[in-house]
Amino acid sequence: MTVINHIREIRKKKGISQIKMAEDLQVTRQTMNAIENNKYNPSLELALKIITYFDMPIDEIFILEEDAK
Amino acid sequence: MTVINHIREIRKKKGISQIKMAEDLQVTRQTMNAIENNKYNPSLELALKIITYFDMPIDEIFILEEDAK
DNA sequence: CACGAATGTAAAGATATCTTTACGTTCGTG
DNA sequence: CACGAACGTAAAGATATCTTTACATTCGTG
Repeated sequence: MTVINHIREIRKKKGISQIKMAEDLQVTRQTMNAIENNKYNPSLELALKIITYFDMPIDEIFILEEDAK
Repeated sequence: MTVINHIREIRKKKGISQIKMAEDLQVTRQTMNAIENNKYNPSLELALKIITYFDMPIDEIFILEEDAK
């Protein structure tokens, strides 16, 4: 099981930079960048901040997928 | 900002033991116990498994709260 | 070209999440 | 009482998340 996310698409659609989003969420730009590029998943706390920030249902942003075999 | 959860209440209402829930979710009993007792928050992946397991919306299980001052 | 803005990335270090092993308590029930 | 089932907890170790600092690339635009 792995989690994929659609943060980059949503962020771009809203015309927000990684920098601004990171500042708004009080994390570093590197953290947002790493999450968008699937270096790792956000913590639950950060994930909740992100869905609040985007004001979207969690399943439109984070998706739990079966691992490819 | 901290995350609180209602896992224990929901689990008990459904009549499931920590042991069974841990097995079903493929984590250790200690992990479920620690999360219920707020030793730490689950990872996003485990949180998504939990909402799927309970088949409930995330905001009825995990709540992002302001820190008490 | 020069520049600023946005993004990618890397490495070291701090802290959080999770496992493994182990021991203790409580409670129901034979 | 003896036993099993459920739960609490602790400590050591592995791995994941996040910060700080730093450098590099890409792209638009004066």
